[in-house]
Amino acid sequence: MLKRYEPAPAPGGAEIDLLFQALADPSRRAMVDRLTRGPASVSELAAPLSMSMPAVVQHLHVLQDSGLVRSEKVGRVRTCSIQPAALRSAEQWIADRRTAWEQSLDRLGEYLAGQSDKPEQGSTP
Amino acid sequence: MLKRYEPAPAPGGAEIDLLFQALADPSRRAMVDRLTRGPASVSELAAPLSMSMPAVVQHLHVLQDSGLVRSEKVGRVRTCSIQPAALRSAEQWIADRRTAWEQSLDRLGEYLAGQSDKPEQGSTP
DNA sequence: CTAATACTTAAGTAGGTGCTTAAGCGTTAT
DNA sequence: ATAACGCTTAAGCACCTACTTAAGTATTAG
Repeated sequence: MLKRYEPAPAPGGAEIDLLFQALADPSRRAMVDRLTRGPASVSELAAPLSMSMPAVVQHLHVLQDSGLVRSEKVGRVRTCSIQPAALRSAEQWIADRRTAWEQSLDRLGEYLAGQSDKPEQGSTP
Repeated sequence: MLKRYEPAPAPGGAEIDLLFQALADPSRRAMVDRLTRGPASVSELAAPLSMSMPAVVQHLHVLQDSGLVRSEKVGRVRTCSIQPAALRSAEQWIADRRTAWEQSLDRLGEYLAGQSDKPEQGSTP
């Protein structure tokens, strides 16, 4: 009998997990891309995607669960719009890591500067 | 006989696809997170992850294929480091969409301002 | 009314993802 | 040399994802 593995811990929370998982699919990114140009119906989102409507609806659910997209149904048409706060959350996660890396580079620079004229890898003083 | 679906078009290129797919996994994000604090060996990356080493190596391959991480083997130790340019690519993709959305909001605002003396949406005078 | 539109739900499937264990290989320590 | 270390590869399995088709539900048009 095989052991099952657990859902895995999510650094930054489960919300970030849903966000990046939503952005990981090309079709879903195309939908997000379209929605940055303004609200759209499900049919309008489906039009350029060469896939069936149910497939698009499933993608839409993923996007909604992630918080990237909201939608409201009026009459028989569902209108979708982007949720910029979610977009910014993902952006922020990456920015935080990038700046953390830059800071650790800074600390390395200070360390090397404090060490005096010890030669380093890559370039010589 | 069932029809197979195609790999799907990638808005922004296949590189972005690999990037977001790499970031979509919590374990992989944990590895990225660790690497922002400085270079690490494969064992060091594996230590906090409660999974076998081969699993970590597979994640590492995904990260390398995406361009997020580079590694070099010296002796029997492989040292991994983050590749900030890739991190910035992903960040930029999101930023581009967010600003596109903001600009379409601006255009809506100008349109409404030009249409009459109703300056904003959401609240009535 | 009926018919068309715009989704929506349900059920099923090929292929991909994320793990596992076991065995192998080059490098360093004793 | 022998053994330990650090990874690496291979094979296999459970689960998940991204689709499909078919049938169903409101809503609007004629």
